[in-house]
Amino acid sequence: MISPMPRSRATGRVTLADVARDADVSPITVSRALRGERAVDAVLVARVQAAVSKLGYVPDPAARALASKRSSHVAVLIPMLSNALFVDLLEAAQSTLRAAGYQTLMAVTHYNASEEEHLLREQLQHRPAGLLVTGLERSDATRQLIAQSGVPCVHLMEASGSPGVYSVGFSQVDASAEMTRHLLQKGRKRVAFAGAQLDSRTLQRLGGYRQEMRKAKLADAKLEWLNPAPSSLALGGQMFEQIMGQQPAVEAIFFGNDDLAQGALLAALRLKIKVPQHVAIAGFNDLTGSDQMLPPLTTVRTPRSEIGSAAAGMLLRLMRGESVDVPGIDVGYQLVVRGST
Amino acid sequence: MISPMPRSRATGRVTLADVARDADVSPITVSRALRGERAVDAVLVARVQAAVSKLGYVPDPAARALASKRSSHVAVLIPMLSNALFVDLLEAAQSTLRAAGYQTLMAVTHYNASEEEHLLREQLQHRPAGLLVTGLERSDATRQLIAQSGVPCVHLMEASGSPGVYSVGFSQVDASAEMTRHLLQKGRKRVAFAGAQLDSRTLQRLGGYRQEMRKAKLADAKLEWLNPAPSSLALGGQMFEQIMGQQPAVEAIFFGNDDLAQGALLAALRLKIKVPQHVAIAGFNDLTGSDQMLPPLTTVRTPRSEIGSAAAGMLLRLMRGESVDVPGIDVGYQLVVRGST
DNA sequence: TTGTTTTTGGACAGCGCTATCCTATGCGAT
DNA sequence: ATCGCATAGGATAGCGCTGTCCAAAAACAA
Repeated sequence: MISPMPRSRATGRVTLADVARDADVSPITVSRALRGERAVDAVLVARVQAAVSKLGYVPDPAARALASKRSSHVAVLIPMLSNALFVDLLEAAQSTLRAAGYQTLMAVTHYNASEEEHLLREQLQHRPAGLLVTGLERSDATRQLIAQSGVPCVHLMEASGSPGVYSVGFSQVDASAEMTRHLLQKGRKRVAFAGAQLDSRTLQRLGGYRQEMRKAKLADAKLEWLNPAPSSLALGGQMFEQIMGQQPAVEAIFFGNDDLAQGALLAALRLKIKVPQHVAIAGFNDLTGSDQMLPPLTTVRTPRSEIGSAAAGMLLRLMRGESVDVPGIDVGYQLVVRGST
Repeated sequence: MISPMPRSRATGRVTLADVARDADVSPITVSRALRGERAVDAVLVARVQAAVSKLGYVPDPAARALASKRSSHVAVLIPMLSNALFVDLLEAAQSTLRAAGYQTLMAVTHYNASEEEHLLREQLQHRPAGLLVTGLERSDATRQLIAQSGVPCVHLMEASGSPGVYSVGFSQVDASAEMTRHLLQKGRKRVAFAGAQLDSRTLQRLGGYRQEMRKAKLADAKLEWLNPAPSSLALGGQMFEQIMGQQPAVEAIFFGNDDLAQGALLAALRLKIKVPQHVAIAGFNDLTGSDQMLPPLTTVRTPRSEIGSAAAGMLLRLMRGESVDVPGIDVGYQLVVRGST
């Protein structure tokens, strides 16, 4: 019995050659027709496409990568999965990339510059077609690795000024400044800032806060509370207790991330400290649950999903070699005022 | 000028052949020495390893995949990233796999059987070396795809009984039954169960609850509250209000996931319903923040990270063709009694 | 007509690795 | 010695695709 469909001998997998035979063209023509590389006669393209769907042909990514020295992988470097922020980013980017036929290779840097460099080196050995990294701050070695690799790269979460640097995000400084102004406008004078993790974004938020406090002539180093430990509900509670213990006159606390602020709100309930009457509390990022708190948390909504998909979209253009007119997309942010202030 | 290190002409990449030349053996010997395939003389292995580190050789995964018809990728299918449970699973599995030289390809099924099938089909085209899937329940088509592909597969989060099915998890039914017994032992008679998402694990938890309620002769269909919407803090609050409105005599509510229970605790604060005095509340999974709630949430701690790494470890053995003596690992669970009951 | 440029199909030669077969050597059993 | 039989190195031939060059045809200009 003769097989009704031509198959490559060994594997049973349908190959380019099978399609070529069926469409009565050369393999290279099939390759070109499928990739849209160079011009191929419309009639031949149609024949090829018919053969492809008839045989159920699927290109082999490994063969493709070997021959072209470019894989269909995109490496995504994010600092941490325990922060919902990055999970949202990852999911949005991943779904956009997948729709375009790219596979996402996720790597977690744990906010560690040398781990980032190591992971990047590892990922680059797989010849990724593109790179998505979080933030703009990284070691010189890492920066150089990216540049030398020639792999298109888009930076997430921050709006870049530098030319030649592609980024999608918003101004952490502006957002933080706006929140600080909001607290000041509510008549609070002793406004504290509490940040954890102390990554570059948290420090920028601190910068925005400082800027407004100085403008209002209310700046005071004793109002800045910084803790390098990872951001978490428990830490937020701890920091809140500490601040209220050492600075009982504080009128508002601006937390650098919502999980800290949520922890603070729970601690306030525990300590029977009235929010916002006694002290106003604000967060950043509008994470899940912030609207459910008691009182609901005032925060800055940051469009993570939008950033993820926009960055993936920009990367797709870069990977295709298309030009990107605006290298830095600013997606903005939104002050969300709720009961806690 | 002559390059001090032999390199393959075109790419500048150090290849197997370069290593072979340097170590004065044939390429195939290098390949075997590096993979530990077949026996290679210890002296040659040493020479090869010296050459590898001298030249900084890194195998090309694409070439490897093409020649061997097996990639270094592991596909991980999880239902949703918005549930911290799966993020923990993913991170643990990913770090174990990465350490062994495998890349993780994550795919999100959104609890949708046909999406799962589609994603799996897509992933299998990349010839993954292994497969990690969540739960045991899936469509026949998906099950068949897995079986036919011949790709080793480990199931996460549930302890399997079936032979030939590899899994790492625990008994959802037992854990749920134990929590129900705990609530009954606290003297509560009208114990409600509230579940969302209604995936297979939630339904098993419902099963465990029912079993104990029947044993105690307290079963009552009106005490079961099921909502197919995704689990979230907001939904938990809603369900709590609904239950308290329609069943004011309820003495305890066992929520199928911690985020629901957390939302319920917040709603109770809002409604000034005393927990646990008026109604006891329990959750499942011991997610972040459950210990921070007011009162702290009684829940079942499920060892997600342990499941992720154990499953990855088992998969590694399967991918290497080693035997796995115990196909189903039960990592257990732990009842965590806190203030809410 | 001739010459020049553009367009489009195909032949060919790998990309860097491994599966498969083959050969040489060493060892114990007959 | 002679025959296996196990052990270990190597030659060869691809895996399935694409980059590069070449040639034929078509389009255009002089």
